[in-house]
Amino acid sequence: MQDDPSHLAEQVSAVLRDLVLLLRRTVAGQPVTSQQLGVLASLERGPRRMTALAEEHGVQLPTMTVQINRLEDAGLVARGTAPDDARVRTVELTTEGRERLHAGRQARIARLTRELEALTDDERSALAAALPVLGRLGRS
Amino acid sequence: MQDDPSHLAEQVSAVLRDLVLLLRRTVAGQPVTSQQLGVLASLERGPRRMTALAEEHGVQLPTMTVQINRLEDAGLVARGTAPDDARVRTVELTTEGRERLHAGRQARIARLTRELEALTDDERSALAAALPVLGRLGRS
DNA sequence: TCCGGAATATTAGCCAGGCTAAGTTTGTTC
DNA sequence: GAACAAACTTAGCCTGGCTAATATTCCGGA
Repeated sequence: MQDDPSHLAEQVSAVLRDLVLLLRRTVAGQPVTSQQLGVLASLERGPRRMTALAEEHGVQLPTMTVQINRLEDAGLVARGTAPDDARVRTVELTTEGRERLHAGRQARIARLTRELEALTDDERSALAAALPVLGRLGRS
Repeated sequence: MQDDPSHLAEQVSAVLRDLVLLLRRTVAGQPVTSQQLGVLASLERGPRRMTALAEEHGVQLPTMTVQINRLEDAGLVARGTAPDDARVRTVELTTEGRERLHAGRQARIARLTRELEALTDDERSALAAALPVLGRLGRS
């Protein structure tokens, strides 16, 4: 019954606000911000060009440029060039970048794990069932 | 099975990133930002003092002060004083603030509704079942 | 009574992370 | 080879966080 789209939308809207708080808590005080962590994660599977990174993160190119500038200054990524097209810049993880990625991911997971342990089994099941849907909703 | 806390945490972590995209899309190009909408929503049930607002939104007091400054400049809220304690400032919705709140909420819901309509009934059910859990997770 | 500490709020100054507009360099096409 | 397109960067602006440094006001005790 109460899962018709518009009614559901109100609830999603409310919950979205709460999740922002969760995200803030999860990220607060870490050396790598969640956006940076996201970019590093994208690079884990190999080098990317700027345009690809920007698209992947739903962000304009200049925004990604600045982001990468910071990561490069911090020594976590390195810029390169594409052999066939001198206009494109590639970005790849440095060794330190890879380490930071893993550490950051670890910290984040640990934090979330602690919060999830406070839930009941049923609640966790409900959550697990809904995650794929939420993912699709976010990416669509 | 796969709903033990730490495994679940990884998935929540990934989905959280996707939801940021959803949030950006939902909010993009609207006259009132989601934070502002949130503050206006808090005020819907009546006047609040600054401290209460800040706590309610998980934010430091100065952050809320700036937020309220902007809303006041825009004519959406009005500051007042508490009769019994001259230190506290109260904040309440103006008529225009109330209108903007409703309009903003409307637009937001409409946007989300459209996205939710693309899901199957089962997916919506799973989502509906998980929402309370997500809410608790966010607020805990 | 009045003085010092606590509570409430604001201002100032910093940073991350979005955006658009404008500029540079390289590639492509006619 | 000139003009257009594509990829990226730079510059400048905004929101929205934060901490530290002020007011102000309240309250409790000497």
